[in-house]
Amino acid sequence: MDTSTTNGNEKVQICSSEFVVAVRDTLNVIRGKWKLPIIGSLCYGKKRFKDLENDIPKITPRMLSKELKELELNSIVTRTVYDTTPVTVEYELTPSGRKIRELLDAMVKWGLQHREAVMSTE
Amino acid sequence: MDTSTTNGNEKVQICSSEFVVAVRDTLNVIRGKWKLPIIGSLCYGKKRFKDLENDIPKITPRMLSKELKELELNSIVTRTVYDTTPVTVEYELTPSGRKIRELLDAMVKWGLQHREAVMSTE
DNA sequence: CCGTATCCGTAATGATACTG
DNA sequence: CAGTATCATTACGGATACGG
Repeated sequence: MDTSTTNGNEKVQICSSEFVVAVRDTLNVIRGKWKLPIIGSLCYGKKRFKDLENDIPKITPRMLSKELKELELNSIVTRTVYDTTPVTVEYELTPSGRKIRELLDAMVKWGLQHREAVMSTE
Repeated sequence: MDTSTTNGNEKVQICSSEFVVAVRDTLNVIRGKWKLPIIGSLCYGKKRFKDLENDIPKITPRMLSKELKELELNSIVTRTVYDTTPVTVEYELTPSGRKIRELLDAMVKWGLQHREAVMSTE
């Protein structure tokens, strides 16, 4: 569906398959109940496993571990082990990971707008 | 929507619950395998049930129906029934629904950036 | 045309206990 | 501290058939 409803300025076809793929990529990366909370927490700097557990209410170590692994695989976070006793592990956003912030902002923006819109019609 | 981690000792953040809630709202709305494809298709104008089925490869009527109901409940689409025989039903994005487009654009943008970033390091 | 009803398999998440 | 292992449960989505 390569529709292009060209209005004045360009920038239109969401449905061009290249864009569809990009959206799918993005969704795959942030998929799961805890990915965005984790990223959100890491927006404020490096965190250790325990810090993340404390920051994110109700998350279990199992899920935190699992999601962090996926984020690392997807180059969203880096994991650094320091050879202390006991070991210290730090998680940090990659540059790409930090840019998800813009997406989060867009989500916050839409969420608030939408709530407002819905409220005003009820 | 700024992050400003510097408000005295208080963390003013994305994690401020108001923002967390807004993100969760947004995710709830677009959750599911077919929500964004449906919204994407409706970006190009009103569609009938059958049109959507044709536009979206592999979707079953069960899922299309289910997702449309949720989108309607969330004020993302409107459903209009015309009293013809057989009945005609049209689905259309609400203003709020149309604004999801901005979110899609942000996803496309990040997805492409990220792919680029990952490629260049391999 | 516009859906609904059932049934079923898998994937995602939770609960809890445990290890190096 | 930084995770794993195991088991139970729920959410999600596909297949198919049928109804107004």
